[in-house]
Amino acid sequence: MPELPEVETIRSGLERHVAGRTFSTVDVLHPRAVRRHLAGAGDLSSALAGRRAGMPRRRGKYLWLPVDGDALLMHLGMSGQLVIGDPARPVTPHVRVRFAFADEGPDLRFVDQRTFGHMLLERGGAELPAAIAHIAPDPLDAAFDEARFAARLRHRRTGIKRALLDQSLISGVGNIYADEALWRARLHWARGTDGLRRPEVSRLVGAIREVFAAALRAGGTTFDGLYVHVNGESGYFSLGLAVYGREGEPCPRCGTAVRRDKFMNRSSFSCPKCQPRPRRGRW
DNA sequence: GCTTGCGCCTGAATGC
DNA sequence: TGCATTCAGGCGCAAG
Repeated sequence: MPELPEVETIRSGLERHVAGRTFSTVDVLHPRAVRRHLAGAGDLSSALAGRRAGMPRRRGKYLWLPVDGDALLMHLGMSGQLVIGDPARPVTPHVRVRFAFADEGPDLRFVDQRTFGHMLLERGGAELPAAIAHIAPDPLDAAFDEARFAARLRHRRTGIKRALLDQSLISGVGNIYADEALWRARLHWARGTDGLRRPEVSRLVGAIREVFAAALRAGGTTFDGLYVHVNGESGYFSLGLAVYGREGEPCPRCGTAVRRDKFMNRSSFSCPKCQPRPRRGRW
């Protein structure tokens, strides 16, 4: 699924191919794609027609396109893609929303197999949509404040991985990158947030930044010419993951077999030697 | 206010 | 072979 590095690549693609262009028609092909736009699909379509897209912005895994003072807010969910291409090409089955432009140039399509993604238009939300005001800055954002993050973390009574996945504390980190960052920082996922020392928090934030930077470098997205086409899987594939999905394989640092634990109805991967389990863990 | 668990959804992988 | 079940994931919401 698209994580922060992929979303950032898409944002820059929208900047290049969509910013400054005027919408002509917006077709919502699946109602679930706009389920959070409470006024309905018709309202979203008519509100956008004839209006000009501004410079796309991002917070965590959310993207928004300012439209005058309003915001077209988008989240790609698990399987969402934004594709730009020839408007005459066939509409494939998983296209949920299609945006055509007044210049009759390449159109923008929101493609999403599993429909976890969504979009909505928020009136007056261009600066920071209220719908995502609770989302914290991500560690690549200039607004990210490590001291504040550390202080909030210590006041929590939960495990570190649960906290990393809580977008109101720190944004942009999903299950895969959480495991990779914890491995780099040599922290076990069940470590209690209240027992973390300040240097450990710094190490963790540094590790998250490294993982994001590596994913950006790896080009988790293919992005050529007119096409902004995000393949959710390709990023991880080329990144070379240390622990995620590698149960039983050797830890790249010490060779110990990677362990898999059940966590929040999903999995956590870690190295039993580099990331020792705490005596009193939280999860 | 904070923490935890569920439901949403579909395609791939696995089990019988 | 074919059908049924499980799993993966982020997020909003409701319950504790």
